[in-house]
This record gives sequence, structure tokens and C-alpha cells, in this order.
Amino acid sequence: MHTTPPPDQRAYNEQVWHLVRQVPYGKVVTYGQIVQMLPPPVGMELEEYKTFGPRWVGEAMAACPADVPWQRVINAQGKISIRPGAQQQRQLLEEEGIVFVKDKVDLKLYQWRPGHEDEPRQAKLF
DNA sequence: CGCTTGACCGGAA
DNA sequence: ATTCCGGCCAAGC
Repeated sequence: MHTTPPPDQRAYNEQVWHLVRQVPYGKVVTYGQIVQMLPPPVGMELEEYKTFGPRWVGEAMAACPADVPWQRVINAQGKISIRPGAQQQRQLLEEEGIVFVKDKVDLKLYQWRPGHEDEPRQAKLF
């Protein structure tokens, strides 16, 4: 928290929460991915946005409403960021069928990509 | 007033 | 594979 805030933090947080609410059960997204999926504030350079964005997303998640599936947001390494509550986050994800190996998940397998919602994991049997 | 601390990330060592 | 570091700055102590 407490890094340079977006011009309109309230509006930015709403965008983040709106996006996270769309992440399907059993899938995850990373902080940086959310940044890429949201437009930079008007007038801000893309490079600058990529520097501040991830921390803004973290800020938004720290204050997210109860109806947001916050547990589906993890870091770019496929791990759960250290903080009180991390244990519960892992438990919630495991309950959704996500498997952890050495405290991290396989993003290739679980990262949500809009447009690939229900792609079968093993499309072909032959 | 100065020092520490962040729900981060990517690149370097 | 893992650890370290810079970016960058408001709030809390």
C-alpha cells in the first residue's frame, strides 16, 4: 500500500474488482496480468504504468469487497504473496482444485485467459 | 525529522 | 533453480 496512488484510485479499484469478479472458479490471474488488461490512466506513459500498476492492484485487493474472489489473484511467480491470510488463500485455491508444487502453481495450467474460459485441458485423445 | 514498510515485477547475479 | 536489487513514495512510528 501507500505508493504513488492512481489519479483516481476509487475508479481504478473498481476496475480491478470488476475484472477479478470475472475470473472463473479454478483459475487465477497475476497482479501484472490485471495491469495489462486495464488501460493506463489518461496521460500516463505505458512504462510508468507498468512500474506502478502492480502495486496499485495490490492496493485494490487489500480493500476488496466481500463479493470479489480475491484468492484467485497471485503473483507473477505463481506464488501467494506473503502476508497474514496467505495460508487461507492457498486452502481456498486447493478447494477449487488447484494443485501447489513447492508453494507455487503452474500458471500454464491455471492462469485465466479471457476467451479461453472453458478450453478442455486435454482436447485430443489421439 | 529520519527510517521502515509495503497483496509487485523483471532483470541481473 | 534462488536471491538480490532498483523503481518510487505515502503513511506510520
